[in-house]
Amino acid sequence: MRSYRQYCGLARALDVVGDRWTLLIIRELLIRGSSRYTDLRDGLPGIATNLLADRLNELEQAGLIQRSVASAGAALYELTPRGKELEDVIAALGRWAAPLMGRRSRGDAVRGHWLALPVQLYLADGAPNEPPVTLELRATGDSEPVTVEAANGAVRARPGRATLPDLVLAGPPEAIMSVLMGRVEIGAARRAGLQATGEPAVLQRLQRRAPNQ
Amino acid sequence: MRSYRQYCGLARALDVVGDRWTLLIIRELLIRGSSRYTDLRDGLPGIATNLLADRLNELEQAGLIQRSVASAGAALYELTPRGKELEDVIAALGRWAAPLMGRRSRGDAVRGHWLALPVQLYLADGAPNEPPVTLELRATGDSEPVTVEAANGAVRARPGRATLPDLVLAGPPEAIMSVLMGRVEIGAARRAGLQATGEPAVLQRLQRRAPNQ
DNA sequence: CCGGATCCGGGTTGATACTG
DNA sequence: CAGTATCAACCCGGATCCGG
Repeated sequence: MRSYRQYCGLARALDVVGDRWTLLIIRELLIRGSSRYTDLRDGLPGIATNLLADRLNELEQAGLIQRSVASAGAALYELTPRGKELEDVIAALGRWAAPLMGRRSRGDAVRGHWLALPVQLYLADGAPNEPPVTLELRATGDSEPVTVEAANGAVRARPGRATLPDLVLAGPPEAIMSVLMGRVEIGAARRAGLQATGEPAVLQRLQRRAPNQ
Repeated sequence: MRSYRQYCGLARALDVVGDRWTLLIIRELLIRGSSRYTDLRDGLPGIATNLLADRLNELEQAGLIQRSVASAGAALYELTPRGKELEDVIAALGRWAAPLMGRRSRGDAVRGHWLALPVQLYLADGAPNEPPVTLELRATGDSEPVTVEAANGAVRARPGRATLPDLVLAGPPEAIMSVLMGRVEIGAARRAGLQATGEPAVLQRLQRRAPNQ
């Protein structure tokens, strides 16, 4: 991207991350941790492969990602500490977007692991002294679930299956999203196609007191 | 901009504000409040006039800005409440950009009122019970200063001249920036070309306890 | 002068094909 | 698997023009 050539923090930030696709690449690396080229491409439906390669080079130049070589010779990409600091930016954008997440337009791509983003925004461990609990989220149309673990006051979300989850939420991603954000009760969400198997009380523990939107 | 067509909050947000220049236009409206077309163009050096017109239309469509007509028949643009909510996003980007604000490259445009952004990020009223104080910032190369007022625990920054400021900081914008961010003492900044006239203690009151960067 | 609209050249993006 | 190469379509920047 051409630089804005303005001595202003916002303009400087956008010179680095304002390009199309750039912040979405950071999103992928934040959620998945270190990733291979093909993983990134799968998590960024619609991106052209040459653009992904270009952006990865630019991000490496800018010091936001690091390229390493796995044992099998496959290239691996992961965020540097400086790149991880963009988490606050992405969180702010994600929070601002909450009112835009009502209904899913047909044709919109879905990836289960994207649910890790709202999890970090809207969930917290409300009972730090209780034993850990595990929640699994399964978006319809995606084979890869997200596992949410609450323990010692912290909530972590990661792509992948849980072993012995206390609660599993499966259904359309917008229904899962509504429940996570606290806009809908879990009972009402069943009518929107949500299936909940396990211990529903897990949700009470995880939901923040002040519901968002 | 083409939609990313992803059911993900970040992608939805970028569908609306991810276009080139869009967030910088929001910056202008946040700092200046309601603005005329020409004011916006002056505050966005480098923008093509047709792009500004296009973006203003898109932003109005998206419900982020509102067009009104002033008494003299001049068009006025201002943020809607929804548009103002982007302040958190811009703050996050501005904070992330702090390490990028070291030196000014030659050719970089400067506008004095852009200093209002770091003011909001790095200053606070540390003495709510004292009488109000006023600080004026004058960036070299720009005729329009910024006025900072601290009163009752709140700090406001607005473009324009102050009446009877308690302290005036004038000099290269990067020197003013360094002092605001707490990276440099006001004495050391004099060597970088900063002129301080008035009551330096004003700065102690305004600087946050934990210095940024 | 204000508030744009129009036109054009060049750079960026997107889709697909191809390669080590 | 991990990208390059190619090319058309679109977007951006700069200049010009135009009605109040």
